[in-house]
Amino acid sequence: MGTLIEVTPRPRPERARPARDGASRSEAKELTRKALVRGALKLLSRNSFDSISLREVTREAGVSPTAFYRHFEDMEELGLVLVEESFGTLGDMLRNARSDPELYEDAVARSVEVVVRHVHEQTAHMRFIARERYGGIRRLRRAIRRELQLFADELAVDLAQFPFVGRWSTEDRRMFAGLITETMVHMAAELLDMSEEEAAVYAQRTTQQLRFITLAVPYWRSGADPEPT
Amino acid sequence: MGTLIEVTPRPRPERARPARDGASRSEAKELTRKALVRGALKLLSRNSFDSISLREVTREAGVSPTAFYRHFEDMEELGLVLVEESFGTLGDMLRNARSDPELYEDAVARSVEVVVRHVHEQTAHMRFIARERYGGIRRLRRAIRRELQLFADELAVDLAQFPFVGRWSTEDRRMFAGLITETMVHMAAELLDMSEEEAAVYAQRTTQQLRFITLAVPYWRSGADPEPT
DNA sequence: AACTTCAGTTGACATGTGTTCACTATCACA
DNA sequence: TGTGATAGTGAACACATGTCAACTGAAGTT
Repeated sequence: MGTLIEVTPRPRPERARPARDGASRSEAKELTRKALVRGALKLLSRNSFDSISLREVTREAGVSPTAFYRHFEDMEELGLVLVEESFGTLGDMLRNARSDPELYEDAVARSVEVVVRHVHEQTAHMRFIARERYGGIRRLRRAIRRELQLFADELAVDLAQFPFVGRWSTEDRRMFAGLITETMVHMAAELLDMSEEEAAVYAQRTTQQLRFITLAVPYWRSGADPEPT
Repeated sequence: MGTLIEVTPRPRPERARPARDGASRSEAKELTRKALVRGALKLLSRNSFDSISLREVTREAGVSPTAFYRHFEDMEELGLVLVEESFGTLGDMLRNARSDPELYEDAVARSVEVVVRHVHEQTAHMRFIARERYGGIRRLRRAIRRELQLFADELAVDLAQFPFVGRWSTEDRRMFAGLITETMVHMAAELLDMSEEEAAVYAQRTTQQLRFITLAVPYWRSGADPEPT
């Protein structure tokens, strides 16, 4: 037990570098990229995007701060990736819903159910979108608005197959689709802070609201017609 | 001009302390308190609440960082004051709107007009609410939700005076009022990022959506009735 | 086997943060 | 007139941040 104990051996530094055994270079890179994105997402369930730091994200991902720059220019770039990813899973969900066997005769109840389930399964993504939709970063807001617009427009097209709506103008269909989309998005956002039971009640209420809206369909006459006669 | 030039005279330190001439102690205090709130509000038009710092706020208010603690325990406390203030001006606006001579025969167009004007006049407050409604601070979210709930409930009561609605259950009226409130709030939030012309178009669209909704009123039969017969 | 590429590292920097502390000058009251 | 309360100050703290520069070592290429 004298001087100079174990200078050279050094048991093992064992870098924080995650296990990348048997992974090619680019696969390994993709792995830590994913870790960064997932780390950010985790932090985002407690804080809003412009209050989380680059260093926090890298810490969460188990990687040194400077490694971040190998994957993203900016935190903003990471944010845009998250928007894309969030709407990706949402899109998948909707596509599945459409190809599902129609378990309910009621399209409204079915759609609400799909959104509710999605909020349960992709809570972090949905929270991110709800937060940043009107959040502090311009480009994120724009990106989110754009994606929601796409959904609404797609819905507007689909609505044409319903009675009466088929004969409406495109503009009227968009107006209608916008109303439905917003009601859904609003429900999703509200669900995020609710307990299981509260959520069930709220979903029920939203279903009623949507049913209510549909009652108006047969009676709508476009106001876009400028003729006052 | 040798050594020791003007040691004692010292033209004037002239502290950053704002002009408080002829103001009583408590009036002066109230003044800097207001400066802090206004400073925060200004910063909040660019960033979300949990990304602005105490020091930024005091800098904006022209006051030293430590002065903050003479007025608020916390940044969170400041945030809650802002929520209160925001809904205060909104409430005033709505009350005025109700006592206004009815310039339009159409209640829907009138209401939309009122909200649009309010967004113009109180942009900062509205932006704050839109941001923090689903933002990173729990207590702010709760406070905002509570205030919106109050508005919706108040509206639910008022709606009883309309044909048909008077005979609905309270629950149905709330469902209806919630739909209207959310459509309005959503419009307000969207207007914030728009140009003058875009805003006009969007307001027009929202008016149509609300008109659409009202078409359903005569045909609504409550689903709250659990009897399937 | 030697060479290049590059995802990751450490260390350092200038700057910003919330909060504590001891202080000062004025208002308000005795 | 003197005395206490208090809204404000500045300096200092321990720590966190984004980013730069120089490096290391394994994977891929020749």
